[in-house]
Amino acid sequence: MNIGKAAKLSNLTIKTVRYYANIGLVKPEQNISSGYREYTDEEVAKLKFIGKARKFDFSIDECKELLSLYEDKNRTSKEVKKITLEKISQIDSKLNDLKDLRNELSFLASNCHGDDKPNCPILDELSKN
Amino acid sequence: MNIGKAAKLSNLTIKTVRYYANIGLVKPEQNISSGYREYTDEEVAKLKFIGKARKFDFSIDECKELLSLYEDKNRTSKEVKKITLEKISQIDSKLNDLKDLRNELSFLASNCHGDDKPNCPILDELSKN
DNA sequence: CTTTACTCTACCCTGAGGGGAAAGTATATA
DNA sequence: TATATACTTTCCCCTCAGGGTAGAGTAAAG
Repeated sequence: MNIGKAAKLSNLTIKTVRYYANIGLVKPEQNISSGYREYTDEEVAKLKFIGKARKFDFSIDECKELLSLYEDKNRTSKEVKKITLEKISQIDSKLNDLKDLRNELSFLASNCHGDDKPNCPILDELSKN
Repeated sequence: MNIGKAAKLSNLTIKTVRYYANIGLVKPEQNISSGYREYTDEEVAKLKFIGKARKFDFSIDECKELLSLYEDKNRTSKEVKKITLEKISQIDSKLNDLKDLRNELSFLASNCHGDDKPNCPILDELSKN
């Protein structure tokens, strides 16, 4: 099938699918005379796989790794779990940073009257040495 | 003072300070004969202000807005609080997304034995239609 | 045969700078 | 004074994961 159908079936944009072909992530055959990319069902399955992994916040490089594990029938579940646990700990540290940030900002906001006077503890904090 | 000292005092890199000059965020005078940027204490204060705001996850555009409020002695605290509350709600929605993601991933990981066998619920989930 | 739909490559754009080259300027030392 | 070292300048390419558009070619439908 052509790229439009492959994109539709995998719920990705054509741009994204073409990008994955260019970086060698999912590289379909190209029709010699027309130059059109021709996707197989298996390649569409890989595109779907990548789409899901991307939603789980895996980077393209991590997707590449997961994809090669997915294709390797002899891989161990240990390898996959390791990548997943690393991703979870990345998410945890981002969560902590964001929580700290939220606390500081909401502390500032709660101290600010938010009225028509110029006095503003938020700007005061940002101006502090 | 020159850019090196300004960068040091504001805890920013020279690249960053130069970038802020280029985009017109903090634009110092430039010595005509040498071409060197010459920073005043007030400009360094602005750089510090921006550095803090950036740590609070404000974008460059938001910093620009905050900076103009900071410079406007007639601004109301209402305006500043509004921006801050918007930022907090942005952070909240990012927090929710990340929490959902974490839950799904940790559910997958907990169902994966992580042993030397190829069977892996994580890849199964990613391959699902 | 023409219109419409689809696809191709090639180029520039995003945010917030980082890295490095080549050249000019300022300061410290011999 | 000459040189060595430190500092600064502009310019260009790079990041990440594609998005947008242009111009041209191809396929399918009427």
